[in-house]
Amino acid sequence: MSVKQGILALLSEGPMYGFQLRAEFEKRTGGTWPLNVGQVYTTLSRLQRDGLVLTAGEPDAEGRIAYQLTGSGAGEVRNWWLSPVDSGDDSRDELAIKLALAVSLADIDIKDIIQTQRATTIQHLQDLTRLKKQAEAEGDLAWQLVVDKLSFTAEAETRWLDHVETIVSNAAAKQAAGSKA
Amino acid sequence: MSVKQGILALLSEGPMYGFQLRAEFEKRTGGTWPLNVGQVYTTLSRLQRDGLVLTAGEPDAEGRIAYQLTGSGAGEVRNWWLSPVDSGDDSRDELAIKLALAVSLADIDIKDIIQTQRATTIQHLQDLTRLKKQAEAEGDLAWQLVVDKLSFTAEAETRWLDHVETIVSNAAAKQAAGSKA
DNA sequence: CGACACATGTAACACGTTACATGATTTG
DNA sequence: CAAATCATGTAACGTGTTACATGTGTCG
Repeated sequence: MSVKQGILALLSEGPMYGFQLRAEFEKRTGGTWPLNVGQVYTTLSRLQRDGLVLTAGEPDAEGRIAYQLTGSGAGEVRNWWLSPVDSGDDSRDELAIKLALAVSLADIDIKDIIQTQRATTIQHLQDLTRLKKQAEAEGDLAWQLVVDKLSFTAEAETRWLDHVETIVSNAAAKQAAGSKA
Repeated sequence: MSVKQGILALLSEGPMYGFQLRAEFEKRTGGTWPLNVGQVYTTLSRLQRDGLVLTAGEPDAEGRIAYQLTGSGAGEVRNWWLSPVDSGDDSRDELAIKLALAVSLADIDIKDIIQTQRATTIQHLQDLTRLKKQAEAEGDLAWQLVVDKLSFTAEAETRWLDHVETIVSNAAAKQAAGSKA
């Protein structure tokens, strides 16, 4: 969804061609998520099929083909800006599912999983901290925002992992007490 | 990815048939993400195609068809438990992209977007708090973990939104001062 | 010349997801 | 009997993603 919407949003500034769209998308989102050029073209052709964009005239002297929004395309963009992103009903959270399943399976060592996961997440967090400094030094606002979002999320993830560890320990203790009684 | 892995994980406890897999998946992940039965079958057939599962004998008297893990299937499961989920290089974060693009576009009112988004996220957070109580009351550990994860994430999101608001204001102020000087 | 960046595009695949078709069994 | 639940499955679509083919222009 984000690539599609991103391309539409960029085109709302004026016609652009494929390579340009990739460059702008990457630059304006801090380059955190590299975008395969091929995907720009697949996405553009799907958008054209759906009547959201169309080619803006003939290819120029260098063979570039500019695309522009149609009326419905512009509507889509307007709508995207107006409506909130519902991160919640988004896709399934793999880590949550993994640990939820883990607690339901007998032969799985949850503490191990949590430990491994925490190490990865903390490593990730440190990498992000480094990137954040770089983004600030370069004054790249977009990049900074993206990195901060990822940091906040990673932080929340580590806190959740600690939380899960506590809860699971308590549950185990309670169960032990129960079986004793 | 999570549905696929989830089904494999469930099958590591023993053979199961489609309906059962759906029921177990939903129960053990707190029922937060309803799973269309059709998807279980599509996923199973893809897993069978890839040699990760196979049918365990003939359909029983009620017409149920049990599936079980193959060797590679079991390997996949083992691997899933051993390797951490890399939430970071996961999919693109739509909200981050949206706001990163928003700051780069002239005719977009970022404060408006943030306000709308915050309202939605906070609403979401309140719904989760209600669910959390319910999960605790019912003693459903899995559900509780999932809800907590979503809460932590939503909380981080609101904090990030505040953060973005501050940063953007500062950047705007700095720019104004710059143009004055 | 040869390497590299620019530029467009297609084919193919993965995963998620839903709508639909089909039939058996249970239950009000 | 009619409706609901259990149960299996297929067809089709949406988005993301990559690998590949192809050609132009530039620069050391």
